Amino acid sequence: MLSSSLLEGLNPEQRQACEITEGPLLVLAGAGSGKTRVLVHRIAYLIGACGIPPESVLAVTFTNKAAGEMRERVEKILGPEAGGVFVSTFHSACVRILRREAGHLGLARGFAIYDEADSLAGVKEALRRLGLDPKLHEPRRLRWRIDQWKNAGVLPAAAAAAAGDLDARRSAEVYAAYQRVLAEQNALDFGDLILQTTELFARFPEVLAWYRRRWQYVLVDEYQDTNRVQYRLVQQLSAGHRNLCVVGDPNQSIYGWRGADVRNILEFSRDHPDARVVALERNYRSTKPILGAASAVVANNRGPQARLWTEREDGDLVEVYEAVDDRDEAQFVIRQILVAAREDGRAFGEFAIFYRTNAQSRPFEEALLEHDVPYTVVGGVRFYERAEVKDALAYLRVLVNPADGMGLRRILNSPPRGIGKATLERAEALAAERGTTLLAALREIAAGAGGARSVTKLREFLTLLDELCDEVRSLSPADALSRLLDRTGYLAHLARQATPEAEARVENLRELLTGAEDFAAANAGVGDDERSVIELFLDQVALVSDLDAWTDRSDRVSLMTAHTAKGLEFPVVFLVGLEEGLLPHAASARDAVGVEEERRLCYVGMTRAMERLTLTFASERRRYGSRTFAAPSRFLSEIPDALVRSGSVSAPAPRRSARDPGRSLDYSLGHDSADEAGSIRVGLRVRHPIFGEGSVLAVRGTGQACKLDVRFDRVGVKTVLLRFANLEPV
DNA sequence: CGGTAATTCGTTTTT
DNA sequence: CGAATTACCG
Repeated sequence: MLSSSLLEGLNPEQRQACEITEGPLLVLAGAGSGKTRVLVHRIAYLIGACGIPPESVLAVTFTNKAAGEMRERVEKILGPEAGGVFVSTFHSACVRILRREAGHLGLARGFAIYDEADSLAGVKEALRRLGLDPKLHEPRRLRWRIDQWKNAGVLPAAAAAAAGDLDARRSAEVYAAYQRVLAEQNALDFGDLILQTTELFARFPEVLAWYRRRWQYVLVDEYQDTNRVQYRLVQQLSAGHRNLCVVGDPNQSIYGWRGADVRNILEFSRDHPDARVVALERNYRSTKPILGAASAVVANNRGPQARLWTEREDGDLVEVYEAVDDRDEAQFVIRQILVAAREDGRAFGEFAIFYRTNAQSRPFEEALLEHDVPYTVVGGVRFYERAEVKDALAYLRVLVNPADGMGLRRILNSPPRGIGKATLERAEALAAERGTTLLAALREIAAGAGGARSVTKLREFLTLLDELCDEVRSLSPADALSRLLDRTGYLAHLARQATPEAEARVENLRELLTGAEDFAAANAGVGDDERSVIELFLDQVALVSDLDAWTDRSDRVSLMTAHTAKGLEFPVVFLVGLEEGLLPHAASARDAVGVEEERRLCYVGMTRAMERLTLTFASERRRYGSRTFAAPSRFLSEIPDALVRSGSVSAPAPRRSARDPGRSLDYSLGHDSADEAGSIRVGLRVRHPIFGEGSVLAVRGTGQACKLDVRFDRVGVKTVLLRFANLEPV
């Protein structure tokens, strides 16, 4: 294939980022500058033009969605030849490596991957063993601390060595005990996936050498979000050949709280003195006002700023809406959506609502439901974290890895089968005493004499487990799940309840089965002889996020946090809740570093917008039951006035109707008093002499041209000219 | 032991 | 305010 055709359509900088194939390369890719495009074309160029075998290329991303997209787009250019490229997330890549090399680390191949809940339970178990009171030593805090250590690449011994005060020493002890718990249960938590891989490479150079030889070209996406262990991993893999290309944008570093270290990207050139640097500064996504507003906000952070430019001259000003409260905020946004859908013929899929915290989605969901607008919430309570889904998967987990204590705990008595707390505690004590797994302890109790009810029940459970193990092993994930839900009586138990909640759970399990079927279909033949399809399925569910399942749907409004929105784009964006304490969030706004990250988050949210950006804030908000009041976010005042239109807050007073001044609308209704004659708020109830009563959906234009969209109770939505309509307030 | 009632609890963002 | 743990009774 001709190299020129592979790089066709790229601008000079993008092209450069593809053509510098050898040695370290830093690509500073501003928002909307075609970063993915560069990564895709670079891979295609390496293979198609330079003759690099696809198997020699490793591309690492943070989300499965990004990995999938990249793989797909490379294949589109190169065809099936591209199949050999290894495109993966950090976590999936490490799982692949660890499964293969498990023996080196003393792990069994079927090790479990513990999620946050399992990990928290592990911390509690560690506390129990150390005789520490969980009331005094908050498990959540400790878990977080351990996670930070792992993100920083610190093992228990190092944590203990560096511990200054008593609290740190104790935390390090818990860390060590927690690691022992994981080891006994043949499990790794999320942080371990990366950390243990770097340990593997550090301790077994010959293993590292193999991977280095295999991956001669390494690409890393979203490099500004890498933490120290990920940095170390990337260094290990690329240290030999040094063909390392990292792509990122310091302005979009928003995961510092999770251990990401923006220095990784800022100091790339220091780490690699011979590194080449390419800056992509042309934005292809947003109009000038949007890009200008976003850039102005982020310019308040210290440090040098990349300057982005766009040729999209035209475009609406950024709109700012002051809502009375969170309900009003939601109503405003939904009405704006309805108007734009109708007036501009936009599909619902063109709209996105971004917020700081997941809890903010509720009023929007209510308003969307009220107006029959289809929507999807991305994130929040994740599907695979629902109790019933976790239960079902826990059965599979235990069948695959009998040492999985957390999984076993989950299923031991769900559905309820007469094995309660007492039996569990007895088994746990026995397991600790003998140094065996929980399952082995349970077996020992069951083998013992005595016909106590609980022991009989336990025997029944263990028999069931053994039978299931035989029956299910060779089945597909979906068949296996279906069989065990039936055989364990799990479904029957739910059906017996006959409540709406139970019904919803059954529905979720059905969805899980569908997901399992899809997985098997998509991975037909992939199940190698080493690992069953069930095991591969379990890996996948442990590593997918909600975003990965989100597909571009043209018919639904998308709701998500600004964090989740990174990497996406929408024609019309609403960034809501721009209040002090929320964005910037109070928990992050203590120090300058925290505020700067919040500011970048705001920047990320704003730069997702292609054509229209609306920012909203509410002066009053219901939060955990009670009212809270907040000032507008400082970020709002950082946007130049010239780029803002706040017209939707209030409509400037039109001429009073000379004919009937008294009966026409009193413009002082509404909440603001400072400017002009007052306002007509969206949501206001009005009466029209002919159409009757209705509520204002939207206010467009000003002065003589001010038009209202009103949904009349009797005749539906009409657009009226305020000047002529003779509206009365109701 | 199981289920329900009462109370406590915390509330940022998540691969 | 809602989830999630705990208390208590059948």
